[in-house]
Amino acid sequence: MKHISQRDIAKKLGVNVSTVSRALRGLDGVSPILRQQIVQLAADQGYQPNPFAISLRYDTTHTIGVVVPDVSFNHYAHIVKRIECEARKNGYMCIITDSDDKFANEVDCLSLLQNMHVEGIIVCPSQETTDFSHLEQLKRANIPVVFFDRAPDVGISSVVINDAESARQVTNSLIDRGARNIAFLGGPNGMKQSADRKHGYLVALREHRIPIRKELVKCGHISFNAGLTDTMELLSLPEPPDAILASHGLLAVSAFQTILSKGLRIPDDIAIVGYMSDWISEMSTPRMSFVKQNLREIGTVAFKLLLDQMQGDDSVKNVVVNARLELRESTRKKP
Amino acid sequence: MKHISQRDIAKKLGVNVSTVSRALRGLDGVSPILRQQIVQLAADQGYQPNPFAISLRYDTTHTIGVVVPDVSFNHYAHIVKRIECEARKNGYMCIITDSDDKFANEVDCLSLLQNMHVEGIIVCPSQETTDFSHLEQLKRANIPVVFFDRAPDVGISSVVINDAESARQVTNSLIDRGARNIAFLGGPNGMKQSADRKHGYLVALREHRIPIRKELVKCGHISFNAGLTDTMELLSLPEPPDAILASHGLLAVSAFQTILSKGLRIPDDIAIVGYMSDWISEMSTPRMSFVKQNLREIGTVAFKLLLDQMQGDDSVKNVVVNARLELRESTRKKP
DNA sequence: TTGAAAGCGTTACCAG
DNA sequence: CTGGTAACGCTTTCAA
Repeated sequence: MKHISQRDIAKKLGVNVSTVSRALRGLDGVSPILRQQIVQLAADQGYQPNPFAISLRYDTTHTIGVVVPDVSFNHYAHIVKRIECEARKNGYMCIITDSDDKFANEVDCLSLLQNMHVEGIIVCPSQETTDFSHLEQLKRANIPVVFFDRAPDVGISSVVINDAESARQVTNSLIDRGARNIAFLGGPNGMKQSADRKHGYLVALREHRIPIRKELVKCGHISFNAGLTDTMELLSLPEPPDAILASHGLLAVSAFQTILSKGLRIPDDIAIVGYMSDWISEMSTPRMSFVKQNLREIGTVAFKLLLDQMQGDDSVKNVVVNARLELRESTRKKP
Repeated sequence: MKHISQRDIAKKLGVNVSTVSRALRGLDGVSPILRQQIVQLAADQGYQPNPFAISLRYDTTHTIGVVVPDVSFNHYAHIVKRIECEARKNGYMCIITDSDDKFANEVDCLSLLQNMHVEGIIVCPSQETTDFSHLEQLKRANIPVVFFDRAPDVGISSVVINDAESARQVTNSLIDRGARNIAFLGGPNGMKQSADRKHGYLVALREHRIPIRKELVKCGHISFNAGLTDTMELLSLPEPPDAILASHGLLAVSAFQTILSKGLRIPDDIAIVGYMSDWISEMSTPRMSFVKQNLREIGTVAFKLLLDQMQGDDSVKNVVVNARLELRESTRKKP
């Protein structure tokens, strides 16, 4: 079962391919009667232009690539969905790849996308990524690149939330509610997103002249297990924290479950707030306070920034989408 | 900034393209010294074969398509991730499209994939889809197709869970625990998955000679709001249900929240169990009993079935992955 | 208004 | 061992 080509149509009608090509694209230079015949036959035979021939001809693919740490993670799933939707609206196909939050996979994904001759790439670097030369190299090869969610300072357009400021607000809110021993669960120190959130947390503490207890700051690998053991350690301290700020959804969920499994009460024994999806918060009892991120907007902006670049705009734009704290029961004021 | 081609390399070395082609593919018929030079130069210049030229040449794309009702829904996100991973392992790219659970979008997605000349399509039909002619037409055009999660009876390979049997087991378990007025929240009656689950539910009731109360069976659109209003109606009945079986994750979550928002206690006032993700169950208090589905296996099998077809196996295989009930606190036995 | 031919990058086949 | 050429499907340019 072969696909039908312009040549097939041309042969059947005893005309030249170039005539068929013109007719099907509505160009001048073909008689109304002949055009009608060609269009008709094409429709009858279910003719579909071969995108590979067109790509080859124009060296253009109308395809973009996306690299994401984990598509099955709610946060990214929503952003990816939005990107795909925007892309399709604008006539672009979307190839989604998943790095599993690992540097090596990320490199693979990117080279795969480059091989595919995608016209642009939207990427959220893995938590392991500290060397960005593979991404800068793409830029040098004139392939538009946009970062989202996590963005290093390397002169590439990006869309992120107000990491530092939101963490500061969250910490302030905990302090307002009476917490004085606030723990911070973060990702790798080399990751700007995590560093920024930690920075906001530290700033808030300083503003309130609350001494920083280093043993309450846990930064490392982002994973369910890491969150679990870190929380365990926090709870086992001689003077355990009275609040936890989890700077990532996975850490928030694992900390939450660990606290409850130890028989502690939230928020009476310990408060918790995290960067996480609203509907996960909605399912938890007590409902977790969380930093609400506009995932739709992040996806939309990411594609928009890429489109700008693909259309020749060389300026570097770093967009910040403001996230805001949503208070629920997990940080209710102490009695 | 152009991509570098075999011709470029050939020119620089003063040899013919065909020689370059042979050298780069490790074929016979090129002297070791020349081959070395060619390979070296290609590496230096960052040569990447142009996939479109190859696709054009062989009429093969090494690409498969996936159509999913909602990538941002946890259940599908996990399956899609698995499919993408398996595909990549086997040298296939993956184009993921999202129908938003709407028939019209599904049709669009499929024609887009067909235009892309994908070599096979893995699809979970939307809940609105009752006419499958667009899918049967793909099969007739010799494009391999596999259904997953939801599969109508139309002679196309598929992988689903044991819908009827699992629903029967769940219902039995509720009955064992003392429930006698069990409500069923389902999807559209035209959807086989939902119909099968309802069937299992009804069978269990009949087996225990429990009269069927039609007002406890709510089948309609699958959405958060539908689940909410249906649950509201159930709770407002003169004789409200003492248990709810939610046949879809969205319905389970909305029913759960509705129950709690009405101030009712789970499971003391009403028990609930649903087809849903384990980790959502883990977050809820009380934790919801749920039907555990092996999403990894569903994804793996789906790709395997497609691969079989792409390799020429014409047989129709309908695989059933067994799901099993996991008991948690939301269905604890009544005191 | 229509046709012929070249070209996009690659591979296959046949000659030298 | 190497080169030339045709072919994949489509568009573009030039000629008739």
